Amino acid sequence: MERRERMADTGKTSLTPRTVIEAALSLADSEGLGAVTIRRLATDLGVTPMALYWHFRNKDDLLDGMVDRIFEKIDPTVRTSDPWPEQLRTLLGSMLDVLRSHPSTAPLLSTRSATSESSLRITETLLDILRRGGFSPTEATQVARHALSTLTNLVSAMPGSALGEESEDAQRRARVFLESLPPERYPRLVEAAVPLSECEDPEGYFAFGLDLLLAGIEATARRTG
Amino acid sequence: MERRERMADTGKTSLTPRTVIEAALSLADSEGLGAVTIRRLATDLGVTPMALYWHFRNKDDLLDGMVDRIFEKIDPTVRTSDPWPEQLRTLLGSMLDVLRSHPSTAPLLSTRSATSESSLRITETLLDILRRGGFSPTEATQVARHALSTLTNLVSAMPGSALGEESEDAQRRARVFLESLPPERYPRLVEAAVPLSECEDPEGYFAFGLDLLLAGIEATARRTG
DNA sequence: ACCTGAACACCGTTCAAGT
DNA sequence: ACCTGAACACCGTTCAAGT
Repeated sequence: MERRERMADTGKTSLTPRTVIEAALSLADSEGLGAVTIRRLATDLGVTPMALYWHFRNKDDLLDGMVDRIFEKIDPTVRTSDPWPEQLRTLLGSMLDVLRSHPSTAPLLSTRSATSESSLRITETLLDILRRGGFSPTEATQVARHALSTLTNLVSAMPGSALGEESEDAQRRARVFLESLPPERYPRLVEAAVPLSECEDPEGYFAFGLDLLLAGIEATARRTG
Repeated sequence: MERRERMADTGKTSLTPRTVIEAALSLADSEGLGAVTIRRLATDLGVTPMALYWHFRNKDDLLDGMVDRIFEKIDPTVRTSDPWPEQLRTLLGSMLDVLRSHPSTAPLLSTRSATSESSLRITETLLDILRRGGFSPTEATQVARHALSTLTNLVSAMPGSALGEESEDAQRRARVFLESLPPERYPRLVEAAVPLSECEDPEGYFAFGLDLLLAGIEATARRTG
């Protein structure tokens, strides 16, 4: 109470894990994951770097917090009356939506193993759908991991996902390089110069990636189930 | 010549891009990618950090060199008389073999776009197989990217791929945590506690992962082709 | 051509101290 | 309880200088 009034007076929010994590996420969104640094974050929050160590054990702990926060944003709802492949598509689609809203944090998701309420909830649902699809616990685990890593890679490997306009420059240089390759030696690279260096249709890109992933899971389910 | 004799005398190899890259790879293999640092590498090579800047523009350039070197180790041979899915399995299998021999460098492969002779060769072959499978240039590009990222993720996300014995400790802690979860809320997580925290059968793990990937590609090919 | 020395602008983190 | 100051051991990189 007192605290909140003081905040209103000064216009400054006092530090909480939540505010730090939100700041870290928006910093990652605007300037990339590389900009998320204890010292830079402290500057943005108008505080000393060491202040953050009161709220987080270390940087790793903070990154885990970011992952947890992202999992919180995922809608875990699936229609249990739907057939399992449809439920899987719904859930993976929800995950992809959130990842696309924080593209530069995508690498964190497949690297770190989250233990928060919301992340456990998502993984539980994912595993449950796969188990009902006929996969063993071991298989379901591996399929779930594969699905998550595919989604994160889809987001972070999309040509043009890099920040800034230097990215466009890099894209153009890549295209020129590929187009200048000897076509008798590298016919496939030359003909794919454009799709290799830029993403013309993001919606199509993500739809195709998701379909490809689901096709593999369903085909494998029919084989093992 | 003179140079080589001098090297024989002192027992010291003079610095070349190649020796630096080999040192970087073996350092990554033994102590992880995080240990690959300009300064550490210089120490290992008995040289000053700035010496490396004569051979590489910057650290990024060196990492690109590592990626190129890894691509060189991949056997690009496929039997053109085989049906395309078989050729694809052969090529992806060769890639997986090499990635497994340098597990900690796997993240580099899917992140960086290599431009060396050998990496272009592999990508060209991969695209060619997929084009013959009925994919459009845009689709083939996306499938190729998906395949590469799946392989690298398979290697680096394998439970127990982390270096050192602290890794085993972390695995044990993860298992205990999952097993202690309330089974009425998280039945799937509890039953999959073991496969989620360790890899009991690496060969089976990689075989299943590769099958899953190939199943998706083949099913999608039938759909679009 | 190839390497060194000194310096700069960054990191994450610890530990004692302030309020 | 929450934050600061000073310090430590690291980074990558530039630039002038040595041989």
